[in-house]
Amino acid sequence: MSTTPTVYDVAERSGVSIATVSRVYRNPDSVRAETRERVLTAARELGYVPSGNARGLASRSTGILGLCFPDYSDPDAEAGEADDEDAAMLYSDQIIRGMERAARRHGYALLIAASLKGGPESLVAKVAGRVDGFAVLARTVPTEELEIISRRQPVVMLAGPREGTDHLDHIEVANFDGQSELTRHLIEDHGLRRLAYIGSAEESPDVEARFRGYLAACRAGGLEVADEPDLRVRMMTQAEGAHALDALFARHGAWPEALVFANDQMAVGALHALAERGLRVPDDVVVTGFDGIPLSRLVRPALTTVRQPMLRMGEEAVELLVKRLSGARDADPVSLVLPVSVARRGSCGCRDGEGVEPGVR
Amino acid sequence: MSTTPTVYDVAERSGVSIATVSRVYRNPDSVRAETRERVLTAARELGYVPSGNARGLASRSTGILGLCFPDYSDPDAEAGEADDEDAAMLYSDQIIRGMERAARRHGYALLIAASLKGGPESLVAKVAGRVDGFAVLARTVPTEELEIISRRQPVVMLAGPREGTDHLDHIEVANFDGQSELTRHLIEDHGLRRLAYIGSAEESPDVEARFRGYLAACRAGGLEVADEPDLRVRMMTQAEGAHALDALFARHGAWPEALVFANDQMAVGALHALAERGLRVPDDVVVTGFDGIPLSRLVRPALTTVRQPMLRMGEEAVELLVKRLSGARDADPVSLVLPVSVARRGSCGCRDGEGVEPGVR
DNA sequence: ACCTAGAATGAATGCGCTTACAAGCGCATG
DNA sequence: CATGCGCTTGTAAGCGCATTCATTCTAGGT
Repeated sequence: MSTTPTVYDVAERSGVSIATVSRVYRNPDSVRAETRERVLTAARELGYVPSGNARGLASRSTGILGLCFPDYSDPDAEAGEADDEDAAMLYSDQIIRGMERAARRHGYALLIAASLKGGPESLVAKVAGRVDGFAVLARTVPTEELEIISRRQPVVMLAGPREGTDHLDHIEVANFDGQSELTRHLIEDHGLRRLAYIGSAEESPDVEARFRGYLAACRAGGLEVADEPDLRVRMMTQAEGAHALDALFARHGAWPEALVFANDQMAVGALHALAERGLRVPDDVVVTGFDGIPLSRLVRPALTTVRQPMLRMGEEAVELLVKRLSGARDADPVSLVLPVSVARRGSCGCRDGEGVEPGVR
Repeated sequence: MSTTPTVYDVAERSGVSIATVSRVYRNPDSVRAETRERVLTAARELGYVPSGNARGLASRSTGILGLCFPDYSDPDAEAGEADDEDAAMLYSDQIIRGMERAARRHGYALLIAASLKGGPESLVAKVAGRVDGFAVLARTVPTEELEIISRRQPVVMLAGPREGTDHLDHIEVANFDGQSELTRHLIEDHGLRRLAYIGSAEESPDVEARFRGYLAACRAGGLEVADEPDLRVRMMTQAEGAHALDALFARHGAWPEALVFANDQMAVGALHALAERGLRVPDDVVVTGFDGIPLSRLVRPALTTVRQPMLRMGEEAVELLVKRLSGARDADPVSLVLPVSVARRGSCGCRDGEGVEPGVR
């Protein structure tokens, strides 16, 4: 419709200069009460809304924190429009929640952007140019690029350990410990000997660390294992998890006693596929995941997995960013390691339910 | 560290004018390939990242869609830091998911901001000034204010019917139909006669519509009911739901056969509280909710409720915004009504589980 | 009444980019 | 050889606000 009103319009209408209008919003106390009211009234009448862009440009800050993540979504799920009801949260959703919560506390808004087919450049550039600082999930964008950006604004990398000399802040979880503890549980407590690990070690440093944890536990338990996963995958999605079964079977011609997946999504996909084949979990084969997404508790049997404090990761990311933004700009890079915990549930043969559900059981 | 590079720096380094640098990013084809490479190289060497603010200011668009919502979070939940594992999605989380998904498809990023104690003005102003268009959950901000803003940018209101003459786009769900169908189910299929409705009709138009649906079904079933809810609440949180039990009991001195809550959060809170009192659901009392948040299926017994297509609401919101942004700016206001479905689960006495869970049961 | 320290306001500038508009260029046309 | 056209690139004028500095106003102080 009509052109959107600006400070100039408000200034004219209230008979002051644009500087005063600006002050009314930025620093109300520096303007005489009477003048202030006059300005606010004019603004209201005009329907004035300050331009965030102009403000940001002039003041060099936006009051926004960002989050970039890769496209985790399951292609299948995308296809089926009816999955509304089944909408379980993914990894990234939890982090969004955590960041949003913490950002709100600090008066920041949150800008979230997931990469699509479009080159990663465009993604980060888009976000980086619009926020005061941001977090990135591993593998969303090359580290070098982040290095460059982090020279001018805080960047924290989620779920990756520091690689050699990078100057980024990192937040990761105890991948090694978690996976090795879970594996130990399978071996010692359930007496399983023939395990198979499914996941790609190159996928991310996290998955790499998990696999090393698995290896360590296997060896500690006296099992002989190869130096690399029994199966590598590309995507770590449900579809891939289901597909993994075929691949495994084709290769070995028999089922191992336990399928140790590098994340929950794949494990859930496998659960599906096993049910279709008429195989019982955990009786015929044990399945475990990693992450502790809510869906892991919804499936039957509930998935034994390693819970990451995903919400907290998001919160810590924001805390870190805020800290950098308020002073500690070039303090040494931080590398946080958050603890994980093994959730022993039905899919490994432990009793189901953990007492956290409300209501009578 | 050093001052962040700008177009000027890139232009100088690559021996072109700033206009050309700009073109390289905005309209690559209009620049000779050789020149383009030169510019991109210089940009890379300098670590140049275009300023979203400046771009937005100059081009009057941001490539960002926004979402504003009120503070839905449960105070209790906030307090207990250990609820990570229990992190169930709330209403707003689902909408975020939907919007993010759709926004990504259209090449937009999503800015999310929840109101805090800070006046609502600041909230909407902050968002409105930074996005091309945005969605608002009901009751986040007064409608008049939105009216004003919607004169210059698309605004869609989620979960509220159009009020008289407002010019906003609306997306709502079939609140009336859903609640009345659920109520009918309790009366006809389960033979219940003494029901109680808990929820505030002023809370929002949605809740108002739900209550009317409840009334209609009660009357159709030959029950006599008062013209207003048996209990009004302020917050619709879990705490409030638990508290509602006391209030109800204090007032009537006895339990009704069924507690019909206006949303899931309260119903879950009630489930907790009933368990603490040693009352069995559904044997001693039936409980129902509304929304169909994932948590509703996690509790024991699973909650009978009315499922809203929350994910889809978010998606539709984005579609509407995008449509407005690409042409149909002053088409007539749209008012979408999305269908709901009743989920009959354990808390009303129907068998639990609905066949949607993967894996063997 | 006169002077002065503050407080309140205005004028002017720049933030980094987009985008008409114009200018320069090589080349086919008449 | 003058003309005109398409393709590239440069020039310059903002976009709407924050902020510095200068200016005016106000309230004490003497």
